[in-house]
Amino acid sequence: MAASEGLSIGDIAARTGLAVSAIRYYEMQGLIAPWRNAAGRRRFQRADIRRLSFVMIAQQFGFTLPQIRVELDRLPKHRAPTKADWSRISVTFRRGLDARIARLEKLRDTLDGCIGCGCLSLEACALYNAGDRAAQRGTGPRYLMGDSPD
Amino acid sequence: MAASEGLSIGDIAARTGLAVSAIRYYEMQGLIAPWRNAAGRRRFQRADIRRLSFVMIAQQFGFTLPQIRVELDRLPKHRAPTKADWSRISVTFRRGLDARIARLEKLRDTLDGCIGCGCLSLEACALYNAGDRAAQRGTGPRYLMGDSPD
DNA sequence: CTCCGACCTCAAGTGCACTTTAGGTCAAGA
DNA sequence: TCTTGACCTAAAGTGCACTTGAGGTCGGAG
Repeated sequence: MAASEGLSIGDIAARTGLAVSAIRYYEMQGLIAPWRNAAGRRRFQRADIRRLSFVMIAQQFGFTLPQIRVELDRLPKHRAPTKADWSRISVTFRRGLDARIARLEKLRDTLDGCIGCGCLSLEACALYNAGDRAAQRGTGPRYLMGDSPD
Repeated sequence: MAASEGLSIGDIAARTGLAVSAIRYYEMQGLIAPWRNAAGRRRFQRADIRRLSFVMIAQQFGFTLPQIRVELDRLPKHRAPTKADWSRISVTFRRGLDARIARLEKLRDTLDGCIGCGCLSLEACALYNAGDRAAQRGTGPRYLMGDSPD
């Protein structure tokens, strides 16, 4: 250790709680860009820990890795988000979060209006359109419901 | 058509908006149990349309197919949910929904408290524990971040 | 009688976010 | 010297919810 400059992938894993394989995967996805030492091993800067913690937080907010990458790409490769970056990015997070909450609340209200009904009717039931299906992932056909005459 | 009793898979697809392949997949997952006519083709009852609309709604509420199957298994195979079933099940939905909303709101409040901070510190930052990681799918290691399945 | 379209099965592909496996390098400690 | 352990790559596997494709059956219209 301390052989070359920087931290090993094991150090980073220990400090972030991420699996080593996950860290390598994040490199493949362009979220971090460690350099290599003479022996071909990854070397990380301390700032990479913050980049990775940013990744973990953003995932909690429901962002995909490509989306997170977009945010990180606005910063120099080896820099972590500063306070100013963080404030800016927080606004994006906050907006996405508000939208998700709003969708769920709409769904809940619709459900409340439907509890006594139980129709489950494709033509009439409001539940088909209340959802946050867009928030769900999936490969399938997004030809949403809510359009099919009897 | 009208050859044998019941509806064809194409009829069901047209009436629900689901893809034929999806309906076959749901049969494999035990969500519906069409019978076969002399030619080996699937025949559906009208009640199956309601079972399928129930599936679609439950998916909007974030339930997985196995979870939906548990609910449907409480009903006779070919019956659709009645008003009484629906009221009972709605309570389950409502609880899951409330939990999801609560998690997101907690996350939002934590974010608000963190916007000016920008520490992203693994030891100190409250954001690491505020999340609703359970609401995200994924195969990975669910260690950190407090989550409890629905 | 031939062709089309709706249906059938089984197998493999998709996208995300990873993990697991197999096989290999290399430096330090017993 | 041998072994251990951290690291490396490339490829394949995982789980969900499906779709797509290949290859085949069948009934009815032209």
